[in-house]
Amino acid sequence: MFSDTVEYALRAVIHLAHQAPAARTTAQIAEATQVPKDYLAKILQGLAKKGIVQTQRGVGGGVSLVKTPEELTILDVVNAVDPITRIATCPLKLPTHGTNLCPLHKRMDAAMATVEAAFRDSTLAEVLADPSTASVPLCDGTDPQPLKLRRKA
Amino acid sequence: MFSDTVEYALRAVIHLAHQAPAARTTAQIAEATQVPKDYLAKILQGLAKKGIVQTQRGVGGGVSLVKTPEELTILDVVNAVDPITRIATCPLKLPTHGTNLCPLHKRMDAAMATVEAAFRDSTLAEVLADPSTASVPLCDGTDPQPLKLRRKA
DNA sequence: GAAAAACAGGATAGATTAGTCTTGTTTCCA
DNA sequence: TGGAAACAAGACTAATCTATCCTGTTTTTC
Repeated sequence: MFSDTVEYALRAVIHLAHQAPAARTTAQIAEATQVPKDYLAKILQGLAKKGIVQTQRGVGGGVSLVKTPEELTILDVVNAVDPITRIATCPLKLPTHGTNLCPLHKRMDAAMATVEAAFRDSTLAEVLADPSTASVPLCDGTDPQPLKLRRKA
Repeated sequence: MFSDTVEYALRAVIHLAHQAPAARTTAQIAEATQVPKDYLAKILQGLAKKGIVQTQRGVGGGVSLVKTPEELTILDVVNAVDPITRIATCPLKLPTHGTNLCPLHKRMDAAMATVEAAFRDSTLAEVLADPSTASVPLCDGTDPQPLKLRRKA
């Protein structure tokens, strides 16, 4: 239901939040989060354009969060890479409906609203502080592994 | 967040539920739901393979629901065309996590769970009986209009 | 049994997503 | 100032999704 890009972006920012306010290189993030390095670079560029992260070139540079983990929500990240677009008007543009949603689209929109709300209520800090099970969201890892490998293999 | 295919499939079965237990031709459904006819045909084939609808060739034939609108949920339809796959194990396969989800994936899975639950609780009959706003989910229409037209146009 | 209605299925094409690779540019530091 | 570290950006490929078209097959009806 969520794109690979969303999954990757969330892993990256969670990792950055865990290190905040220090910067990490794209290669470091890629290894820790097991995301293909070159693809992650593109995603991080997108996050930079949206003001979620900032980058610093050169030796000792890297990527870091613009805001603190307390100020940044999962929804901010999701909307930066693959926005949750609510159903505002009838997709069939039926004149008799106007801006009212039919019962079907009302339910679909309501479902998206619950996701939106859940994501808006989760700050990165809160995710990191979650006391359940493994306390650290993403820990060690071996090498980057594309999600696609799951499918036809 | 939901694919075009899911949207189209839901429109089609809602339309069929509204006509139930009568059959409608693919062309009739396509026009009523404003879904591209040939693409809808493929989606309906998929729904037939999953046992959601049944088809009848020849004059007077068409597509109809296998179950009654009371027995069929939105989730049944969604899962037939584009399944909501819950996160069962850590996508990073971290050995230290085992089958436990990290806080991030727990939240993502929880979001999907709410959608799953909402869709499981909505039968087609219930959607049709919704007293709010326009009572009929999908009514008249002009001609099929691909969702894609919204984007670059 | 022929014609028409209707679905079945394959081929194809365009758009988007996912992923890789190469080159360029900025920045730090010795 | 030169080299290495690191991001920036574009080209390119593969897979998937969306969509269209064409031919075949089944079924009903006259």
